[in-house]
Amino acid sequence: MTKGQDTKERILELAAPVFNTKGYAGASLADILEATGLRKGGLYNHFASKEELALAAFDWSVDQLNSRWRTSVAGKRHAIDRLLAVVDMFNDYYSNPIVPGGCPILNTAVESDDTNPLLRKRAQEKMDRMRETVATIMRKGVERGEVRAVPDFDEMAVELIALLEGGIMLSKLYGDAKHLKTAQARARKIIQSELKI
Amino acid sequence: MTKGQDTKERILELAAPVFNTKGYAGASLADILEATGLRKGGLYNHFASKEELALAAFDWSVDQLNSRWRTSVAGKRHAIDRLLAVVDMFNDYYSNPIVPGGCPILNTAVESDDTNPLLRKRAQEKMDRMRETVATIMRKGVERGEVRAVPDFDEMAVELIALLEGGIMLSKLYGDAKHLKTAQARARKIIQSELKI
DNA sequence: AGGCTCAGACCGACCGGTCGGTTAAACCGA
DNA sequence: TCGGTTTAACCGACCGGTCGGTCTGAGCCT
Repeated sequence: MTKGQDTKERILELAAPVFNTKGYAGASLADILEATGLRKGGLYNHFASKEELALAAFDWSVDQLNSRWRTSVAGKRHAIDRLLAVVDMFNDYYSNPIVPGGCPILNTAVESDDTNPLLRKRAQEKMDRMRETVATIMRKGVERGEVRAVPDFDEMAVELIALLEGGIMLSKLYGDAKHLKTAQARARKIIQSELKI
Repeated sequence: MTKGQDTKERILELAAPVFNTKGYAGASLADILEATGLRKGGLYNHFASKEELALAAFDWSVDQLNSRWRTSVAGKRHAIDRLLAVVDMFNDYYSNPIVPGGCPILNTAVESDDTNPLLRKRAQEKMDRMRETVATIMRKGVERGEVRAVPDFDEMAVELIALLEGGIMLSKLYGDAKHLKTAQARARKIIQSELKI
């Protein structure tokens, strides 16, 4: 890794929390410069525009969550355990975040849906992947006889994700983990009562 | 109503959609002026600052939703019908909004939780009221023998709201009502199976 | 190993434009 | 004519972005 690549990585690591807490419109170049310690010229040597930086920072944030997600689920073999591990993962979005500011997909979705097509499309792609990952765990679980078949696994995944993302929103709004915990408990209940054999 | 009060009301009506779609940081004074047709002086005659205007516009948005909510629920006598009417109300946030841009409480909560204490507090208050309204319908339903008792009505309200707000977020992200409908179906299922006598 | 070279990394000054906000004068209906 | 309302001009600060130039360290030649 050259020094340039290293700096680029460092910029993303320091800029991602700024974008995730303040939003794309709310985060100014001055905020990014303060966080990274660079000057404008130094920053623009690595990224062509604020938007390009924001997109890269968003990708970086989601990558961080994905890798933590992957290691967390990796240990579990049974599909039900894997689903419950996903539910537990949502703790991290609030209590132990790699990227402060809550779920980057939620934040980016809410901010960009009426304003920034590029960010919105990126958020759609990440959400697609999240939904697909959850639905795939269920489908493979059915193949292995670990999960009961339901009419539509994609809809089931949407229900769980909507519930948990809503829980994150509420807990961030109040600064209290209890609402997220309530949502998680409901998610576990759905998994136990409708998917467990 | 004096001309001034009338203008103030008109400003709120025209500014609220701008704030709700672009967000507080994303909406500039120029955007507001374009929407209202006023010049800066005309606007600042009625509001002392952008923040004061944003707070008033947020209140206005929530008031609109509350009044529609009230009329929608008013016709129903049975607590279960009232809860189902609340679930149906969420259609309007996406398909038939008075205030374009989705749920103002969701939008404001997500944007302001790390940045704007005043807006955040306001969003908390509105969300408090929403939770309390839902929980009260349930509690009164129990008194009338229309609703089964559950361990915690506040938690039940949080679960339903998290689910539906998450559904709005997903439908707005994809520009497709189906995810909200999925969340609504799950909400109805919970009401029917756990609260209906 | 020592010296030279040069691409890549970074800085600091600067650009035009827009930000939120102020003010005095003009407008206008009661 | 009088008071509330609105306009037009203006403010300093900050916005995202550009650019010329300096610094530095890895690679190469001897």
